[in-house]
Amino acid sequence: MLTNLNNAHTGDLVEVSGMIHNVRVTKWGGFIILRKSRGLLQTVVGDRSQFFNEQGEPVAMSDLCREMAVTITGKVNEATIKDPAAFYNTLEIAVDKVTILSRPSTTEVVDMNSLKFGDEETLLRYKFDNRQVTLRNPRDMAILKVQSTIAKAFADYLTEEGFTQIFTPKIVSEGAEGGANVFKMDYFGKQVYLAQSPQFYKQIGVGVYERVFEIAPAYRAEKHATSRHLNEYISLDVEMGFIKGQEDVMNLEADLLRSIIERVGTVCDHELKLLNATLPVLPANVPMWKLSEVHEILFNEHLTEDHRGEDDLAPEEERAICKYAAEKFGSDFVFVTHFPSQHRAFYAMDDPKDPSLTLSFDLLMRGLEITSGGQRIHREEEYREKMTRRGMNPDNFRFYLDTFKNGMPPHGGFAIGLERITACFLNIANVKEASMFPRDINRVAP
RNA sequence: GGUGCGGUAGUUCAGUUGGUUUAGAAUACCGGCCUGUCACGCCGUAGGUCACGGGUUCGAGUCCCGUCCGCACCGCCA
Repeated sequence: MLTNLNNAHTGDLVEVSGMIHNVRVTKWGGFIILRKSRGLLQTVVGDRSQFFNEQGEPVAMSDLCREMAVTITGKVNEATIKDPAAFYNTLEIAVDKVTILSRPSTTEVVDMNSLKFGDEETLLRYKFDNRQVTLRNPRDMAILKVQSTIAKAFADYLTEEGFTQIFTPKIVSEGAEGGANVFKMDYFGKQVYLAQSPQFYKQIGVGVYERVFEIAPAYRAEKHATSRHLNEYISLDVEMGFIKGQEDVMNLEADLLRSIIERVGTVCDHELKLLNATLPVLPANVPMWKLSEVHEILFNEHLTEDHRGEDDLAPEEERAICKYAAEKFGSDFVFVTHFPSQHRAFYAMDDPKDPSLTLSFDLLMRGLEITSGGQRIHREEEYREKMTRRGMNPDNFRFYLDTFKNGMPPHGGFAIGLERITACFLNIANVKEASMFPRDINRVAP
């Protein structure tokens, strides 16, 4: 069976299998639109076409319906297909034979063809209630194909750069922040948690492999209901040793993203066109401001309310500074650095020039925070001192602190939210649409 | 947790100031037609406990209260 059908096969007799996405009947025959892994393939029914059911008995074309699994043999012809969902848009198959392999048990299959996208917010419920089928919509397929490509490009680039992929536990005894927004669960009578971040383990990984990354779920028990939050999301985590400062981490992330953008541009051309998406612009010098500078710029330029003195960016500011960076510097990305110490996790290294600030950064893209990162503390005593200052009991983190007790290089890292970066690449309003099966406060199925 | 908007055929929506026999349209499904369509088109059939519960009224899809659910925004975060 062919897996790579292209115009080099013009004139050949080929066999292709797929699901019937649509059937258009005319008096002279019609069209069977097959759905393949990357999109649609048009086949043309004519006088010579024959149809067979699962038992090999001849049947009529009118027996065909949507979501049947079929194998079609026929000749490849050149054609111009206008449907943007057609992955094979320069060829079609003149049908000799259609064999039904399997059929749905109802003709009223879930309608995934007439789904709307973009601002049509109210249909999200229907889409997610029937996600197992609505995923077959070519545009949903395209979103997750781009996501898959992002994850692959992430792993490939980092592997090239000497990083080792690690796999860390998601059942943990203590949350990374020691905070309240973790899911609790019973573990043979003992209370444990779902990991909200692989932070501890990826730092441990640096002591082993110098440079590590992980692609894995993270869990947040926050009762938020926004278009940018999930209670289970895929975290693209990076941690690297022997850094001279957090700039090394930021530069690596910029290079990594450049590589991902390039890969998506070449591999997912069809998906980008179908979704009408424009890839983000990442200039050689990404705009970079301290948090306090962002507050000042936005206030002085009269772009937002006065947020000076606040210890984080308001969502309004995230959108405004990104707009500002796009207009003034032609960048879809903005680094924001030096967040106040009390606002960041205990493992963030304080700025020696101003201990009230940390050597930490966020990366914003098109108005949304897609990354948090920074340099970490690498000496045990510093951890103990900072944890005690915060009212945390260092003894609860013994396995973690033992890592530093036994020696660790200066290091830092970051994490990218996979659903967020996918949604930002594709200008999708709600990150849930960039999740195969989103988990939110009211949804754990399908 | 807070604020706002919403819940009407399988789906997406319209439904005027509370009042017209049977609550409409598009789409999907089913039947028929169509010489190349591409969200194909045309004709027809069928499809509804107007989210649920209570209230006001001669009369409620429409007004009021409660509950449940959805979306957006905020706090928070990736």
